[in-house]
Amino acid sequence: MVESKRRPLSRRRVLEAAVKFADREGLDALSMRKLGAQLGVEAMSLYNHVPNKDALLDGMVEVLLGELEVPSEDAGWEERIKEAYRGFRRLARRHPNIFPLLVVRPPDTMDGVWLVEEFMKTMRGAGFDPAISLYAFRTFSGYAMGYAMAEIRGFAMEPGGGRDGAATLPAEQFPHISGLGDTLDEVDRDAEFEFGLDLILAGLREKL
Amino acid sequence: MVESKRRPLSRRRVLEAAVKFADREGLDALSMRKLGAQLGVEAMSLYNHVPNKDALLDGMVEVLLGELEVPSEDAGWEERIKEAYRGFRRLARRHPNIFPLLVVRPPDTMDGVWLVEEFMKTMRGAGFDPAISLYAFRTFSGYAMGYAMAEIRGFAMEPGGGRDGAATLPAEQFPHISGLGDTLDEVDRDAEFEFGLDLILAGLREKL
DNA sequence: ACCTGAACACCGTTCAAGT
DNA sequence: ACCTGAACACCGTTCAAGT
Repeated sequence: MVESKRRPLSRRRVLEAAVKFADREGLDALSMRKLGAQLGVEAMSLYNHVPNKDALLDGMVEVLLGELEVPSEDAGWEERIKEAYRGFRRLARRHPNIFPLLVVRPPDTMDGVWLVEEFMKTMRGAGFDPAISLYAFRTFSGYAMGYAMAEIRGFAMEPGGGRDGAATLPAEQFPHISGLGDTLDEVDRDAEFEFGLDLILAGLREKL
Repeated sequence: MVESKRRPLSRRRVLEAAVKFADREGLDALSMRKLGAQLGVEAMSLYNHVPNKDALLDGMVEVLLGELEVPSEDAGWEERIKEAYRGFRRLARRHPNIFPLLVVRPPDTMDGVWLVEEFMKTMRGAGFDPAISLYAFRTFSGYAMGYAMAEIRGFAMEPGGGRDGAATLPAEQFPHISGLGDTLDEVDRDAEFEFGLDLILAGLREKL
């Protein structure tokens, strides 16, 4: 369990260890003391590389954002946008324990700006004006972030998000939910996510 | 500061005090000990009404969900849907400190089910089939949740979400962001949120 | 039935001291 | 320059004891 190679500590190594730890044990379990132990060092040593725990969490967000891929240049604007947000969702699925940090504490570095620039370039290239491009960016980002969180944690207001599935709901009281039948258990998450992207894209196309 | 009227404690009173406390002081500041003090009682007394802190947080989510309004029956399906999600966003703005709980720990009670039933009824009434209605529900919910969170905390990947605004970005490196100019500082949040809703609705209309 | 005091096992963080 | 040990002010939670 304890990091064997005693390479010297560094901010980078601390952050990566923290990500690995939280991936494995969850965010609640992550403490300065345990992270120190993980690295074969006392908790207090971490403060040489990171000012405090808040900064550690910010650093972890930074690491996650660094994993995001920029979609390839040679694809239509719709496909580029989709690819970018598919990558965002993949990130959430790769780091389900940590991804919520990204929602709750947006990056305080400029790391994410490249992605905005890429999005804007794509939108402008497709012929949208700046204001619509910005709105569209935030619509897509809101959707992708909300969907990814819901997928990780279970939709708020989702039947079955609670302890019981929709199957146990009294049909007289909730006729339209009961009417869903098996649809609810057989949802293809990939298709569902694409459905949302396509809906927004369809709306956007009308604005061209 | 300390609750003056010494009405007997109850689960409800504990939860409401917790919501009030977190609204005022933030979620991080909320501890069983301080909440007890707030109610003029030792921390340990709270355990008579709530099994542990996790359950307390779940209860707070419950309280928030209880504040959601069901949109009026007499309105077109599009307007009803919009009204429902406007209410969701209002909730976020009313409880910015607590709303993130709703994202991170979806309700484990059935409280939210009514909203799903209402949504499904509206969609079915408009002529959509069950599967599309469900997808649409999750698209809207994802969008509204993501947008509301972003609005509260600042968009991840948002220029200006960091310490500096887009104004300070080198124009050569980020031409398309810089090209936004003042647009970025003059965003009308209401209009922006409506834009997203309308985009999704437009896409949905095509499926009818 | 509800509240309390003392206690336990944890936290994050500071600081003087070591190398 | 980096790491440590001891200490401080907090946590959540348990439990035996009080009323």
